[in-house]
Amino acid sequence: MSVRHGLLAVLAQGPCYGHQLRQEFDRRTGGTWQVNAGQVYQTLDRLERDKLIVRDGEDSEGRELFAITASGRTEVDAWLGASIVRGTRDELAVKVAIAVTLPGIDAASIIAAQRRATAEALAALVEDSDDLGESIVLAAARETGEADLRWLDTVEQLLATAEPYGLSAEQPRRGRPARSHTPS
Amino acid sequence: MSVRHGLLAVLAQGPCYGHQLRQEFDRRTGGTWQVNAGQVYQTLDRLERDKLIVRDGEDSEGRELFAITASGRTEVDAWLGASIVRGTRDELAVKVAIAVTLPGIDAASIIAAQRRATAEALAALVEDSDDLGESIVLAAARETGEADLRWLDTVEQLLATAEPYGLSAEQPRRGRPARSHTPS
DNA sequence: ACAGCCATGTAACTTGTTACATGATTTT
DNA sequence: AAAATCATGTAACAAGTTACATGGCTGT
Repeated sequence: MSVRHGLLAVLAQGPCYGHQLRQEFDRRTGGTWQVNAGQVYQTLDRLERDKLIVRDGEDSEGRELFAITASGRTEVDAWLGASIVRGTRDELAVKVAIAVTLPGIDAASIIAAQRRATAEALAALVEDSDDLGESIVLAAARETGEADLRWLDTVEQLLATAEPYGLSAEQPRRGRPARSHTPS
Repeated sequence: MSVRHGLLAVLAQGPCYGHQLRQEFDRRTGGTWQVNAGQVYQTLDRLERDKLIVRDGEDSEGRELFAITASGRTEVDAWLGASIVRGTRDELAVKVAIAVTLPGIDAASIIAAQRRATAEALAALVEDSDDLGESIVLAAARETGEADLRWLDTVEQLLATAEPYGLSAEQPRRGRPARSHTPS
C-alpha cells in the first residue's frame, strides 16, 4: 500500500495534478521508488473511487487537480499513526528456509551466491545524499543489507548441525473422498 | 512470488495433494507463513495453467495428486539460483521518508511509536526452535528487527539537522492541454 | 523533421488474500 | 448430535505493474 498511501499523503500537503504527484513521490523517496506513470493515474482512480480524493478543477495551465477529502486525511493519519510490524513473511528467509529442506540442493552455494549479491548491492549504494528522504531510504537499505549478511552467517552455522528433511509421513485420510461435488 | 514458488519447490520433492502441500509449506517455514487453504488451490490452478505442474491421478485414498513438470523444475532451479536483491522499495523506509517531508507532522513521535512496536515484536519472538526452517526464519526476523532499531536511531540523527520540505516550485507547463482527446 | 519530455489515460495482467460453499470423517 | 478437522474448490477483490495510445510542446 506504499504507492497508494504515499500519493495520498503528498496530496494531504495540497492539491496536485498527476504528473506532479509522480515527481513529488519520486523526490521524497530519493528516487528509489520511481513509480510508473500509468500507475499514478490508476491509483488516483482508485483513490477517487474510495472517496479519499476528488477531482478539483484545473490549475492555471489546464492540468487536472486532485484534492484530498476529509476521509482521505483520516486515512493518512491512520497510516502515519500505525506502526509497520514486519511480519515473518520474509521472501528471502522463506526461500532459504524451503531451499534447505529440499533434498539434492546445494544449500551452501545458494547461501554463498546470496551473500555475494547482497554484498555487491550494499557496495553499490550511494555514499550519502543531501536530500533527507533519500538519506533515510539509503540508511534503511544499508542496515537491511548488513543485517542480511549477519543472518546468512547464522544460517550457515545452523546448516552445519542440521539433519535432512523429508515429506511428513503419510496420514490416513479423514476428509471427504475427492471430487464428490460439482458446483451449480 | 513466495507462495507460488514455495509450493512449486515442495512439489519438486515429489507429488502431493493440496492439503498436504499446505501443511508442508507451513512446516518448512516454521509455521510463520500459514497460507490460506483457498490460496493453495488457487495457486495450484495457476501453476497448472502455466504448465509448471500437472494433475497426476489420485493416491490410494482418492486425493488428487499434483506433479511437477520439466518446466516446473527449470523454474524452481531458476528461483533457487537467483539471488534476491532487496530493492530500496522498503515500505517502512518509504513511509518514514514521506512522513518527515510532510508539514505539520510530528515525525519524532512517529519514529518513537515505530521503535516501540519494533522492540515489542522483537521481544515477542520465540527464543529458539529445533526445526531448521523455523530457526532460519526466526533468525531473519531478529536481525531485521535489530537493523530497524539501528535505522530508527539514524533517522533521528538525520532529523536533528534537517530543514523543512515543501512542494517543488510550480513549473510552466510544456505538455498538451488537459482533456483534448477522448478514446473511441 | 525528429527526438525527447510533459501529461493523461486505458487495458490487461500478476500475485496475494479472504469469504464462502461443500461435504466427509473422526472425536467428544 | 455437535464440533473439529480433513479436503477441495469458487468468487471476488486489492495492489502493483507494464504496455500501449494519444498528443502537445521544446530544443536540435
